[in-house]
Amino acid sequence: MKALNKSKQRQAILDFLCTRKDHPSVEVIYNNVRDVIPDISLGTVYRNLNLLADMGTVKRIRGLDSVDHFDADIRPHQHFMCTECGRVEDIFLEDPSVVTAMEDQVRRHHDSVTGSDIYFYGRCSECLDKLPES
Amino acid sequence: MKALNKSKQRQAILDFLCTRKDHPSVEVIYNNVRDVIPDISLGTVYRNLNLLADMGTVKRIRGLDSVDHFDADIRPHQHFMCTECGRVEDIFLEDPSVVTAMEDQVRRHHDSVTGSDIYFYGRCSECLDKLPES
DNA sequence: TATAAAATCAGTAATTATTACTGATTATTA
DNA sequence: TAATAATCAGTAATAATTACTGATTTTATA
Repeated sequence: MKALNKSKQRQAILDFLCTRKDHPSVEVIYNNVRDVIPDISLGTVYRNLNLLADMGTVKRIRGLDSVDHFDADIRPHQHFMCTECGRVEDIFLEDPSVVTAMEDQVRRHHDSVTGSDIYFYGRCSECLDKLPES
Repeated sequence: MKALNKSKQRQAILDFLCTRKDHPSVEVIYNNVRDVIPDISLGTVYRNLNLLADMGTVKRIRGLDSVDHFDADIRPHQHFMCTECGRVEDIFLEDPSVVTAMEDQVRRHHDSVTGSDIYFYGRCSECLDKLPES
């Protein structure tokens, strides 16, 4: 897989994504990048996000809402998803060795284990405030 | 959330799902259930899978192919996804305590952690045979 | 059992998310 | 600078999913 050429559209998408920690959807990315490049098309946003994800420059996250979300932070980390509002937050485990230990466990039965994704579920603090009970 | 009434369509969907360990998609479920109930509609399959998933009777899995897959096995377990062919296999960790240990780590920063999903990625044995190198 | 109320259905239309296609433009290479 | 390749905007098409409607079935109750 060879490197991509430069394009201001792709750069603008990546620049925007780097400013966000909340794993925006394609729709959100599209709307925001249009502030910079008003005539960018939705197809271009999709195509470039897919290219960037294929290259490993960004990470695709499939949330609870069945639309793709993207993250420019590709350091190994996990995610917390609010089952109430769908918000996705980053989790950096204090002791990440448990993850590699798990992968090693799995590797005993599957020759090839190249990585893992871990999603934690619960209610985010904001939703807990809104609905203390139930 | 109250219990569902009985319906032969819903039962047929659930019966079929219980026979499968490969986390079929809605499309696959639909085609197979039609062997039993030829005039069942795709909308009914969707609606019932969503109802069953909401009740916790089945588990929804979002794979690499962005279509929903379903699993009638709701025991806590993990999944292995082949990055080559998309196949989803069950993983039962020999030492599942690492999962609860991780959840406890997360619970220090998020008051409410109700569960987690773990996906391992790699190539399944079948795809490894096909493409030993690369 | 008969009947009324509620749940569920099939069929289909509509919506939403995503991908594919086309000819024009832009970037890279030599 | 000219040739080649990559990328673009715009749009059409596809695929997945949900919503709606009036008919049917199931459940609860008398």
